[in-house]
Amino acid sequence: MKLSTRTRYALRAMIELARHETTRPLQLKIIAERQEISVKYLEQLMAVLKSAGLIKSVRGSRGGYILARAPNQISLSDILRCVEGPIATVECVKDSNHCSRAADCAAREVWTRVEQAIEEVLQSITLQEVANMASGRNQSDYQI
Amino acid sequence: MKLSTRTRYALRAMIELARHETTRPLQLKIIAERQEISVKYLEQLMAVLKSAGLIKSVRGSRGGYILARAPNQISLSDILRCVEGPIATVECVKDSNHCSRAADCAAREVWTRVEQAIEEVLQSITLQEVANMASGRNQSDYQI
DNA sequence: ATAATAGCCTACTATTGAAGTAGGAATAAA
DNA sequence: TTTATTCCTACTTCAATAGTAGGCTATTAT
Repeated sequence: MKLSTRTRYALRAMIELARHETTRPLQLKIIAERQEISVKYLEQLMAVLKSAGLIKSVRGSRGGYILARAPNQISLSDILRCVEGPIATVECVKDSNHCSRAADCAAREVWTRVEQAIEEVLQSITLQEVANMASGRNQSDYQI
Repeated sequence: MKLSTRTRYALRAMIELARHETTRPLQLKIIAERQEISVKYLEQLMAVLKSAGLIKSVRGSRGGYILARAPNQISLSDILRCVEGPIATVECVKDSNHCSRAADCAAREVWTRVEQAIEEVLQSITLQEVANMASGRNQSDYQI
């Protein structure tokens, strides 16, 4: 029940992008530096976020990344789902014909309920809110 | 974000115990058989459940396990916490002085919220409810 | 043009934790 | 005393996470 660094890093990278409200893309290198994440590792995560349609990239010199949608149009659930995979607490919640035991079915019902509850929370929180949460820093910090 | 078999097995074992409403203990062997869990593996899980005070054991011949409390006094949270460890979505939620970055603190705040939401759901569901959920089986099934 | 800057792609490695196995000691009932 | 059961500890296997590495490709600045 612990989140992987993938997810944590991804969120932190997204927060950086959300706070970088300019028309110019933000370089991976900078994100990695600020968040103390391995550049090469973050590269891979950004690829996932990109293919999920959450961010866009600009190649070449002065390139970088920008959010594909407004921060208030991106939920925690969006981020989690693409990096962490489906929020399946248990296999059989997705695979219907998985269990053959009565007690297990009770379990299945429970996990489904739990999963839905988690999903609801994650969907209710937007990147916008997150970015505004701890506002110890303002955007002008990183005018290049 | 996927639950381990530890947790799933533990819940299933607890369901068995909850349904076995007699004064007599239920043998691990039987639980393992019904739930198709490795006896040796389940042994270890039961040890954890026991040291967490959720179940009691009776040693020796005709021994076995019984719930330490009434099923309606045991929550999913109780079971999860002892088998899966704390429901800490992220390390720094527990360790206060862990992050030194602003964006990270925003993340921390989010994960705390998510964690609390999950915790609420888990606490709201009792073993009693779970045991009654899929009632394809009744207790008399296993009168020895 | 060319150099520099950045993202893109793919493969490899190390570490960790989950999942399961194994064997025997301790305990209690028959 | 035999049998049934929990208890304890150590080992093994497997898969996923986390991270490293190196070269390729696209774009901008000079």
